[in-house]
Amino acid sequence: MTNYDIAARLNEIAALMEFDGEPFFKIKAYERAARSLEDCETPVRELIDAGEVDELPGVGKAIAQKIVDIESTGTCKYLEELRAKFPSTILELLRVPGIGTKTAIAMYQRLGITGLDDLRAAVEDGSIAALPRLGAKGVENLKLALSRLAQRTQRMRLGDAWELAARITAALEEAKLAKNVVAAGSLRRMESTVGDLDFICTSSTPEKALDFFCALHGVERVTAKGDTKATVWLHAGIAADLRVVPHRCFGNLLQHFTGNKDHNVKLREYALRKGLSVSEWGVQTIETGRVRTSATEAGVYEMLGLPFIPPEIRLGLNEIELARKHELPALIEIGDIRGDLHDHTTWSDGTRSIEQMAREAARRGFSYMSISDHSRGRAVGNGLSIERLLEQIAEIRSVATSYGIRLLCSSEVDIRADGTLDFPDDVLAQLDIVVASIHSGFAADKSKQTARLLRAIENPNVNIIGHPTGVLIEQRAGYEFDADAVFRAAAASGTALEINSNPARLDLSAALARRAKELGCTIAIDNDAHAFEDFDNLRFGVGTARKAGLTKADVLNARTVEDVLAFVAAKRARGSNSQTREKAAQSTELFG
DNA sequence: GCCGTTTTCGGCCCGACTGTTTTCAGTCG
Repeated sequence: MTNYDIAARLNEIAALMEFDGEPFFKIKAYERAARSLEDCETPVRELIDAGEVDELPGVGKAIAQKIVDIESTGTCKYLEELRAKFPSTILELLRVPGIGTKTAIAMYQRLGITGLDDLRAAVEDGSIAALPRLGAKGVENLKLALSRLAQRTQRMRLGDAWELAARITAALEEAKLAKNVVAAGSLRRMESTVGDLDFICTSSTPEKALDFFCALHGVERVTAKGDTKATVWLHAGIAADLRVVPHRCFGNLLQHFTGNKDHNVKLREYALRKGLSVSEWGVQTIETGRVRTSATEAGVYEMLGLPFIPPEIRLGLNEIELARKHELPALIEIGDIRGDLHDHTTWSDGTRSIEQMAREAARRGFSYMSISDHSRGRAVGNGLSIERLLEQIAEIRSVATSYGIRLLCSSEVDIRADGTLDFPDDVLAQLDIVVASIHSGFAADKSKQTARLLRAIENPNVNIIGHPTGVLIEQRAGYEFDADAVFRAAAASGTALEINSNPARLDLSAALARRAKELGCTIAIDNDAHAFEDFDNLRFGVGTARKAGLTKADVLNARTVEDVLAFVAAKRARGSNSQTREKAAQSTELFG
């Protein structure tokens, strides 16, 4: 079982415990353990084998034993006991916004509602009105929530959310009713998908700002509206919050609404141990009752004796501990990126010529870029034959520094099903740098896919593995492979792994990139640009890298072009020792 | 059930908004 599967079982235990009336904090312990498992990149099986399960934060002896049982059998005694007490569909009720455990229990006990079907029927025939504390308005909200559940939309990709948020921010600022409008929440933390948009602002006329927000073009329905906060549902299929505060506590609010939840909980627990109580309104010294506010977020952390913690790594992992010890990594910044190592042109499926892409990249401040069009196996992407590739190499060499930028010859070469590459080694060896990617054969099983990637990595001419997992966010799961084995091989061989900045990919994910760094890998943050506007995606790639805790030193294209070429040369030199004969035999076969 | 830069016991983040109440429980983030 995956960590995620096991976490799901722990969450099920927690939910059923609530129905069963177990003590609040006992339930919270199971939820916390589940989150801890979701955050853990090491497969639980390995932790079990090493006897380290109870070293996970929030996991003690009792929960550790249940994790061991669930890992091996898919369930545990306690979970089965709880399941036996309630209808199997009872937890469905909690998926309806507005229904929590208390309401669900009342529905079950008083009306015999055991799941969503029963609930729909009870709303339909009006029998739901017999529920205490449920009036006409409540029934109306239930109906709406149920209909929305049926057409439930997925989470929104970071790139789409970014554009939507930018439009709303601009509208609020243009209306001059609010200042300091910032999109906080998961967007600011650069999560690959966001569940809602959280705007905050300061205003001398909060009521007018909230009215304006609720009447924005694009608002389908106002869900909640008070003196300082409003929630709306947008036609785009996502909820948006606006929170207004006085300028003096803007920093407190921004910190609060940037989250994530685990980070805030841990920060507040940490503060309590220092006798301080943190909320969005300020930091209170408990003994004296004195509340201090801050207009800046850094000021809030300073009050707690901590350096500023960048939003991307506010994950509730170990960042507060690192901050306390002044050991936070100096995260990579957009300005650190010197070049781009994965871009396309009209030679394959790009929309611009080599010259156009080069001038645009130069305009954006890159000092080098590699032209990495598709290889011949990608007929759909107008992949290059060997002849066309050689022709392209000649053209690039002739204009190598003519457009205000150093151009490198490259290819995004297909990794075939057996792990061999779409171009022979002697052709690849003529390139300055090579990206190798999987574009087909996603269904192969885990061991085959792992072997496929390992074979590509072992090739001395492969320098970067492009979009290593093949995931398309909210659309397609990536192929399965043994990430640790692949990362270890990449680190050992001097092969970089890509963070693809396209918001549909963001591949590697932050969690996997974090693991790759732990195992010693070098990362390339690539635009994979097919058009000018794709260069804007770099913010998402860098955001993902920051989320993974990467520094400048971890990133290949934060280095000078000389150092990038040295990275390539080092692998080729290692490979030539072991593979000289094989290569010689190959070229004889092809050209001899 | 878990945990400790005061603690192996006594805590466990904090506040806004809704709907239904005559002062608050429930839900959400």
